[in-house]
Amino acid sequence: MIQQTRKEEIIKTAAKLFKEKGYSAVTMRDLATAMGMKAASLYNHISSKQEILKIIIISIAEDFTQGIDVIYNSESNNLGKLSQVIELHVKIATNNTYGMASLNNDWMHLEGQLDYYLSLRNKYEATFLNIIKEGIASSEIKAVNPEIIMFTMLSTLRSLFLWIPKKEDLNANDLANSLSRILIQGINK
Amino acid sequence: MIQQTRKEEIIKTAAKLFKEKGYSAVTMRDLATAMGMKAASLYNHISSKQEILKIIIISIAEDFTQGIDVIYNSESNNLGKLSQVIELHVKIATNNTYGMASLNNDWMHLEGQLDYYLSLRNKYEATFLNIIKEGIASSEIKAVNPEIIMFTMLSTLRSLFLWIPKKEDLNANDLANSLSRILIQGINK
DNA sequence: AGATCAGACTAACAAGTGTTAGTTTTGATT
DNA sequence: AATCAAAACTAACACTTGTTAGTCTGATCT
Repeated sequence: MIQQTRKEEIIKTAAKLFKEKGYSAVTMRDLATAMGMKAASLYNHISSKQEILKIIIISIAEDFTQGIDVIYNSESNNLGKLSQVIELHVKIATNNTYGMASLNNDWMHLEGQLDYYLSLRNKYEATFLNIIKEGIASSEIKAVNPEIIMFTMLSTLRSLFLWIPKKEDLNANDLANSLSRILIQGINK
Repeated sequence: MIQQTRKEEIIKTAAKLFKEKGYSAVTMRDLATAMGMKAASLYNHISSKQEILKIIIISIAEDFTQGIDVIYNSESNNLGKLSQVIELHVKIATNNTYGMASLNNDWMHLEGQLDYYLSLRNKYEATFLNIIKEGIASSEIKAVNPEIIMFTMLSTLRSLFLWIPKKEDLNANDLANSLSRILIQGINK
């Protein structure tokens, strides 16, 4: 199993197509054409369309859940942790623009792993919310409804995959810094 | 043509299903079942699946484009205009949670009206960007990259439809106010 | 009562769906 | 040159898709 680059190519191509049209609208024949082969040949590498979606989504979801745990248990103060969460999102979205689209838009089409995915997402959001609540408790963060704060940040971070491709001149660090400024400091002078 | 409530029912039901699974994954038989009828009967009221999507998306997109034009031409200062844009989104998303999902996720499946939709969206974003740029020029707004500011706000506002249904205790005014505080003033103390 | 007609129905279509079975090609290793 | 596995192919399957044609039902209007 050294050279599984063909399978990875298929998954990468699939993710690209899924981003453009969504999982349901992409057929195995579409994917095959994009790969320069016939649909039946795909099955020498993958076991089903569903498996492709699973691989794309679950690996990213695990990255997020694991990433925020490390941040939560780090030594920073809570505003620092939020900045790290922003960096985490920017990093994953930059490295995996296509996969992020599936994670956001096609998770409901997971069949066998839907419950697992949802448990990862719930865990992630619970930890995120804890950071915000602890930041309010320690007077680092304004006492606004913490769920609305999380919603604002998470909506922005989850949409990154839509905007990053349009702004290739912007490097990941600059983007993360600008986002931290805006999301944490606000925009008014 | 007084009583076209049946057609409206179909569109409303379709929007609900589109939100759950996306346009492509919803079949006319799914929609018919949800309406308590057979698929063929739908065609007594609508001409195609595509027409349903068009009606859902275009009407909302026009509301937004028209709404932001009124705001842009109003007398407020630019931070005030941004607050009004937030209110506009909260209002439309509250009244049309299902349709907003299609607008966000299924616009690329528009066939005849894709170009028109994109022109509306471009116009909307250009006006939004103008408000921010003018706010920076008049020193109301921090001199951060205006596109990143717009991206942050727009990502949050476009995701409202995902969160509003979960928080029915929150009324539209409170939500708009909290969002204005967070998006404009930031979250740090 | 008879006519009208919106709106439901059944039946069927052509095209497209994911997937399997079996076969041939390819290209590296013996 | 022979071998062999990886990976392509053709052909076909059972099922689902959006949609059309034609028919029946039941309420409303004259």
